[in-house]
Amino acid sequence: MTNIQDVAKAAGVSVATVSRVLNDQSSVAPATREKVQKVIQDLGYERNLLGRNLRRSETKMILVLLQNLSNPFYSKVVQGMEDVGHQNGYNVMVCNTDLDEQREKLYLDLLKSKLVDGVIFTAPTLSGAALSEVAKHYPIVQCSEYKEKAQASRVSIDNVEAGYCATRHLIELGHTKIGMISGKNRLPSAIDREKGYKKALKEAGITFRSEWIQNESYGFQGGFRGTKRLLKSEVKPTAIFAISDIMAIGSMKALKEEDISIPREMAVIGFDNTGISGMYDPALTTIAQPRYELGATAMDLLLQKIRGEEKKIQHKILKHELIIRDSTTRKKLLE
Amino acid sequence: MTNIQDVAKAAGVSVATVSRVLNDQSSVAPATREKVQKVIQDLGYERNLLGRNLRRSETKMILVLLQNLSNPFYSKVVQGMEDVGHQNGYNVMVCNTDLDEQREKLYLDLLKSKLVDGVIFTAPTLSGAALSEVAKHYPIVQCSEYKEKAQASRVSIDNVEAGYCATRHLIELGHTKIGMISGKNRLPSAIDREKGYKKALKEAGITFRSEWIQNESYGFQGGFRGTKRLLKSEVKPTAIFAISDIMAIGSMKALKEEDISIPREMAVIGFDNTGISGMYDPALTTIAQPRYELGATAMDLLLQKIRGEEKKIQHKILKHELIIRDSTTRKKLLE
DNA sequence: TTGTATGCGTTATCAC
DNA sequence: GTGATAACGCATACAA
Repeated sequence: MTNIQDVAKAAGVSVATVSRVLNDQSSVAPATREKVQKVIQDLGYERNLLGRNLRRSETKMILVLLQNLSNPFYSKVVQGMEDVGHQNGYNVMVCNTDLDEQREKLYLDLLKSKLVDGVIFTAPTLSGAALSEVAKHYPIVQCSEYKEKAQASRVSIDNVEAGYCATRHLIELGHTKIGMISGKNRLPSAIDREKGYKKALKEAGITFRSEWIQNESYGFQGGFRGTKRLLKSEVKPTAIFAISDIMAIGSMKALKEEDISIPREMAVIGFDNTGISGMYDPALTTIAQPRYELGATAMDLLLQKIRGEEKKIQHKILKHELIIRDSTTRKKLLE
Repeated sequence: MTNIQDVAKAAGVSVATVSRVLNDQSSVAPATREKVQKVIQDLGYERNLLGRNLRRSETKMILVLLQNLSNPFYSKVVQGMEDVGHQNGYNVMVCNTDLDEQREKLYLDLLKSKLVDGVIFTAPTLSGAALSEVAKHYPIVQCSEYKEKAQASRVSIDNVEAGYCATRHLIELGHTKIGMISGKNRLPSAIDREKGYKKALKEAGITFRSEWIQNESYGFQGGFRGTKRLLKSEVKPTAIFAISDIMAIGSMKALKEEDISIPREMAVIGFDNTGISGMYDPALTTIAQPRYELGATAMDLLLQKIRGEEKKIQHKILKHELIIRDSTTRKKLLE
């Protein structure tokens, strides 16, 4: 493997000069620069970033921790992170944690051992205290999911408000018996959306029944199972609020299996406005999050932290939006 | 930041000894080991991997290049890669290329500059020649998608055979006018599946019509648009083969919009057996790929290459499987 | 504008 | 079993 020394020797200059050419510094005579560049070309030299990283003590790499690659919600979020990262000369790498604390810690070691310059958490399994401890020494940001008590910057929507908004939509359509399919892993977003759901019920004078909330695994199967159980409620709902689109679709699948008409006999609302929501039949009413902006903002906060521009903790709240489609109100019938 | 020297000083030993403790070498007296470990604990020392990586000239990191995070096909593939990687002490990082050659080259620089030990391509945009050149000097493997001419190991299914299998299924159901929604980015898998499709037609004595193949963007919208065009064919198909599940679902959405009954008036078959295929209504007939094994095998090949165990190029072909559901043949009616 | 020399933090090769 | 020391490849302060 040819290194900077070889180049220097071949070009008849010092390694310092080669380094200057490599880093595009101005203080190199045009003739020298050209000569060095030719040698680099001829030798097929590729600079070894391990050396540079050690010397500079930075890697220009950002690690994004996802609970799961297959969650379609995150693709656009990551895109936002990547765009902002790349604009600033950072590479973005994505790793799966599967909500496994052990794995999360393993990846966190990449930060502690200086292999990445910063980490964005999208679904922390570490405790708030543990996160705070990490945040004291290293640049981290929480995106979309977060630990309330973690002393670290974060960006998300207002999940209480969003849960309220979804439930309110159902209530305004005349529903008074409303089920909810939430997450059994108790992520903070799920808990907050439940709060919003209960708030809307209370405000409308509806007495909450615990059988109306089914905690399930994220994904199609969770929505499917939760709905089957909801259908066995003592007081059977006429509407279902699922905390993700794919859970909502699992829910609708279960309803179809029972020959329950959507939305006539059961209205369904999801969350995230992922690609499938407009494609299902019936098209799914859902709450949209500004996914790209969530990612872009998170990366922005992180880079500020890395550069040391911003010391204090920031909490950014972005706006959500209700997207009304056929699964709660059949437009064709109204027209 | 405390380093190995600080630890050595505080423990009253040499850096060599600390390093031995860190790397779990046997030739350290139990008492010394304990003493050093206590100091490490007390000082909260974290070993800086930049130094180690430079010294060892390896990073134990593998880069996986995806065309797109949101493609649900890859989540299980990556899981296979991660599992095998982790078992062997390697971290797996995933990056998006968006089929952008510039970005792919940028990420490839991570390999050339020794920041990662190997790369797995899942959708190469580089030419076969360029890939061959890279493969000469660095460990790379192609997974699922590949360039025919690249002199590099690869693992995939037999896409010609899979395309044949899908089409054959439709023919056996009595269809003679069969449309195909393929990819406009001309990935090799798409081209091969088209070959299989044409082979099946020919074998059945059906004359292929060019209007029957619609090249579209990957994704829901592509399937939707392609189907709308297929419906305007001079000789309108009674069955559609889409090269991905999400294209097939976009296709079914378009059919529903036109009030065309599935599968009675139009049968639809997809590809990949992703989660949504069983959840849609009607449930989608599709070709399943052994996704986890594809990933696991690819990582296995790559690690062999990195270790220098296996010099010659390997082409592994894994088995696909036809999953019959309601979108091609309504079981309820048959029973 | 260029060269010399030092150090980034670690591992590994010698000695002892 | 342990210590001294030389790399690994690069960037940079300082000198020229």
